[in-house]
Amino acid sequence: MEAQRIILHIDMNAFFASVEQQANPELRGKPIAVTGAAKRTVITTCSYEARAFGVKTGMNAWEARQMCPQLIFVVGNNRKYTYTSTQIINIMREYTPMVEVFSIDEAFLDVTGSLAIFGSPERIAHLIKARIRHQFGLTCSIGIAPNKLLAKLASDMQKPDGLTIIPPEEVPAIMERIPIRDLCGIGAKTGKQLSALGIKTCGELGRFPVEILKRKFGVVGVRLQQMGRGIDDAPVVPEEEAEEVKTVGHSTTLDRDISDPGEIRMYLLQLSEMVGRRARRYQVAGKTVTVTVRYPDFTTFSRQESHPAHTNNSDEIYQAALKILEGIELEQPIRLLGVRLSNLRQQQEQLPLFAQDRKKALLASAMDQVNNRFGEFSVTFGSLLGNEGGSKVISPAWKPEGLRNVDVE
DNA sequence: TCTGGGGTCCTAGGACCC
DNA sequence: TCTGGGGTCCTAGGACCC
Repeated sequence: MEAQRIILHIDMNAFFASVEQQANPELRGKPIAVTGAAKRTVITTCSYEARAFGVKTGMNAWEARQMCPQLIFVVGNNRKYTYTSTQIINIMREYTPMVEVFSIDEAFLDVTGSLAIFGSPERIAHLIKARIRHQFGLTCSIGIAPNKLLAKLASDMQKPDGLTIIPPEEVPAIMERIPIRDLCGIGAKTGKQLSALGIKTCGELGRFPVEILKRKFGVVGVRLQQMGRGIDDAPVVPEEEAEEVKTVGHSTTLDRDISDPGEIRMYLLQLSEMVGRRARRYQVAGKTVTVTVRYPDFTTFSRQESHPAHTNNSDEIYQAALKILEGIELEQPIRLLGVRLSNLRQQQEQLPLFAQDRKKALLASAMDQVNNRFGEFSVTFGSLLGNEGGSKVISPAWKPEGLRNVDVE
């Protein structure tokens, strides 16, 4: 029998928008939307005041303005968000070393071992909430449950500024009424397939014959049934135990669709340079280069090529990407272009001593973690062109609500 | 003044080797 | 002397997450 764990999921409320409202009092209490700087951008986060008008993450500016004419648009500033995120994670680490940073505004904490010091999990949650509120003026929603799946479910139940507990003994009763789509891991497609089987709630999913689920979903079928029952054995993985990054890539939706080969090559060069720079910073090198293309009609595809030798040299990445691109017979102008490096390995063997130091540094601060994962998106795209370019904004929550594309079946 | 960008994991078919 | 079969790598695409 496995020991009972106590997991917290902490989800910052409207994170980017709230940070902006804190930084600028004039924005407080008003409907605001954080977007990227590029021409073709979408809303990455909006304030609760904006949500009241129906404004949602993923909408383009035009759509959002239709719903809320007085909406205030703010171009996102990633440095600000990663800085705040880093400090918030450091607060969490004062209550347990078992902190898994799930995204820039979400984290899982395993507080099982912290209860002897801090008391109940509710107390830990209240302490963290109070710290975040006092230091940053920000609110968060916290879920407390026996595993990550349920903790995440719980944190979603009350927003903003919520605290929801799912005690182990209440799991079956709660799962009975939860819609399957509320679970992290069941998206639009899987949800649709499950409802076609007559499954709407987690309770129904948990009772469904596993053989049928296996036949339809493969290995995932077994996992789905467990999810329906609220079972999840996945551990909270702190940074120092996390696996190395597996791919490094950049892509960009261009300000306008382009066909000119010279112009396409120029963007490909920029993207290759950005990928190479980041791979070198991570001290990884890859064997496989992937080029992604999106046409104006949103048809998206990729072509990849592997090489015998690993590289993180920008020019070699570019040459590989160019060769792939030249093998593609373009049928339309290009809307989006992407370059990705995969099949990575650590490029430079680090001395054990140095590795130890690095480990210590990682434990001491969350800075590396947040920066490594989210901190470099402020790279100015277009630097090689000499224009100011639009910096990319990381999305804390990209959940397209209304599917605009009609499924052709 | 239509629809971003960063990832992970899984599948399925084919090449190739033993 | 009649199509074995496992393992690994590669490619392309898709689902899902933030």
